[in-house]
Amino acid sequence: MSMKKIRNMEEFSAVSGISRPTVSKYFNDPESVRKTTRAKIEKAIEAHDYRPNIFAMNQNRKLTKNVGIVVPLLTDPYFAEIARNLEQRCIDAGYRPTLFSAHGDPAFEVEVLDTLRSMKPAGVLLAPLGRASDRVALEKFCDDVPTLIFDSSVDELGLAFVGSDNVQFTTHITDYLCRTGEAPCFFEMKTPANPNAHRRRQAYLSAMETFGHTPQVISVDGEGWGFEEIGRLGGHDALANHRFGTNTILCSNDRLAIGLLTACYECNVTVGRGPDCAIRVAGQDGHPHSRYTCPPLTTISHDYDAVSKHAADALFEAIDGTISPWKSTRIQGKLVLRDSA
Amino acid sequence: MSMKKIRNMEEFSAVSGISRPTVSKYFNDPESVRKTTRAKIEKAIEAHDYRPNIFAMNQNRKLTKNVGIVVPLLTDPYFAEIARNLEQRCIDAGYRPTLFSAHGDPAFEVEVLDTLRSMKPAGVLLAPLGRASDRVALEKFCDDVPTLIFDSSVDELGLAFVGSDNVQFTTHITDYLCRTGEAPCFFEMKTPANPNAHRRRQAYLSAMETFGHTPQVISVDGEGWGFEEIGRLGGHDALANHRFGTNTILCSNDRLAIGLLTACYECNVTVGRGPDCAIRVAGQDGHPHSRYTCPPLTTISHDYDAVSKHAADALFEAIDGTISPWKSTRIQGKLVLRDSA
DNA sequence: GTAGATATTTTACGCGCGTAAATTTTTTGT
DNA sequence: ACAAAAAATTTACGCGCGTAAAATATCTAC
Repeated sequence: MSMKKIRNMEEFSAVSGISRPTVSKYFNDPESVRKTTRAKIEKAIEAHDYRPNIFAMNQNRKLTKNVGIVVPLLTDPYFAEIARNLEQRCIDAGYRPTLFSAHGDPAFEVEVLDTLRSMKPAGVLLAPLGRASDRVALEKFCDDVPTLIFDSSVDELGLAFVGSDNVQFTTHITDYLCRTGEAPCFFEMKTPANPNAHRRRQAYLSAMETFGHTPQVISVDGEGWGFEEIGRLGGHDALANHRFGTNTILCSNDRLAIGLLTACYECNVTVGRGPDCAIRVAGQDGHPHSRYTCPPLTTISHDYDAVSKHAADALFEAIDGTISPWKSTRIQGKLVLRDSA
Repeated sequence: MSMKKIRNMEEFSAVSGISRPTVSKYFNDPESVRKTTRAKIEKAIEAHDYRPNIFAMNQNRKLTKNVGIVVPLLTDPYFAEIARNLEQRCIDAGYRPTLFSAHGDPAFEVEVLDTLRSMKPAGVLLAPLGRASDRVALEKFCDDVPTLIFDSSVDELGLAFVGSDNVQFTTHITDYLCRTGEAPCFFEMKTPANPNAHRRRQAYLSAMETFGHTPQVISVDGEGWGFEEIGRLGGHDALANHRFGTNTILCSNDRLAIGLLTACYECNVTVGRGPDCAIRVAGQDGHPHSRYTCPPLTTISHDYDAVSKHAADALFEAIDGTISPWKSTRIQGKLVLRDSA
């Protein structure tokens, strides 16, 4: 402990015995100073609990250590989980992450981008809203700030794209369903929020054709990000009107499946792979909640770790000056077999 | 649109025709300048898309417009939802909210507080981790920064506390369960993460006594924030060993209840209020997901709007200089009747 | 229309730190 | 041990804005 509080870097450099420019260099990158110097500074930090004023630091630096993490909807545990993962990686790499949610609103997404711009971030990890996003605003932003797009791709935008391999997702789980029972129909939103849904539908159609089955797509109405409710209402409608042509339903995503399961419950339709079950339901995403539905949901899960690792590493490389051409990395999913299908 | 980019407030004051100190005053508080002046400035903002450098702004201001929002675990949709609500209120009130999660880790909670301190926030809305929190660190932080505690109370800490009335929650739903069937037993974690759980247990015991029934508490093992899994495992154990003395189970919170429902499903125990159902299960919290369990979960819900409004308003008042003694505000919950009980 | 109140302008300084250039010190390789 | 390389120091300036004080302009009320 110390007697008097250190007010600025000047005073700190005095008590540490190191000149201010060197101290400044240390805080910019601890590895950039000699080991003995580093030790002295760190001893002084320990003793006086000094931290430089981040506002003054960032004011003159062309590039800060700030990193923005933007997701479409933080109340969706899937995004919350991947954001948490990314946040940790940023901290470990010495950056200062700040979390933002667009709250499902394109206008808010633009506002977030504006706020972010004023933070002079070294880079941004952005999962766009998708279809509803203001394409022009996104492009302008990516021109100004090194931005890595994840989860939902917008072609050729930003530094690169990292996400899941939706085609593999759907092909793989469709294959599984075909091999273990009736071929599935496909349950989706008519106007999905992001392009992943389109890829999944296409992959379903292709897979069914490949496997020699007739595809059937049930598209339900509903706007916005309340997927469970859309799935529930659409499920009720489909069940009442016998729109499901088979006893196996592959949902475009887990949240839709969760809503459908609730509809099934409410209509007394038993779900599962047992002999006394009426239908099988499968999802896609590996949503954190999918383990706890009744029955637990069979799904194909994002590789959260791999996606976030690739995304973060790619951004850090770009920040460090490694210039590489735009590319799209798509991570394979892993089938999670549970009772629902 | 303009021809050249405005680089700083000096240049902006030139094109707007207003002196820089007045422009500075405007950005600090638009209401503090004359209406005609405000109009001129706003016209210039519109035309040149100027935004002051936030780092330079915050460097010299004793108090910024930053507000920190800290929750224990952002991957929990309950906290995500309340955080979203608070964030909106801060924006509407002209503040710049920044969202933080302690990720269930006391050490990380302290780090978040340190980060927050360096942002010189005008105020902080803090939902502490609870039992695991570093009490001393919290106190020190509250001494330095105007902090309003919400969700989970730490007595007499910060400016005030705003949260739900856990006693009313449990009393009310216990009453409901007693009036509509067998009196409930109480399903909880042995070592809960926050003090709300203790209040709920006490309220359950009191209510049962008041209503003339014998209380029965089932406490299950489990550490950390994976409540669903704790509820599921604890549920399996309790079901296998016939530890539930009644056909009605009141869970300490919804996430525990969700896990218990999964356990019931896995053990072929039918849940609901129908005549063919073996047990009734109720939760507490009004968790965003509770609508979509099977059966949909009867619960007593937080008044998200009221809690966040009270919390935000109380903080803003304190920031504006209204000094009022520490007090605790507890908002009543509303019973949400669904099929599980 | 005039005094008084209120708002704006002018002037000037400082915040805490980044950063560049020239100089001095320390380290490294042989 | 010595020259070359690397690191640290000294010196000095600037970033963009907050803010204080004094002078001036504008508004309000009667």
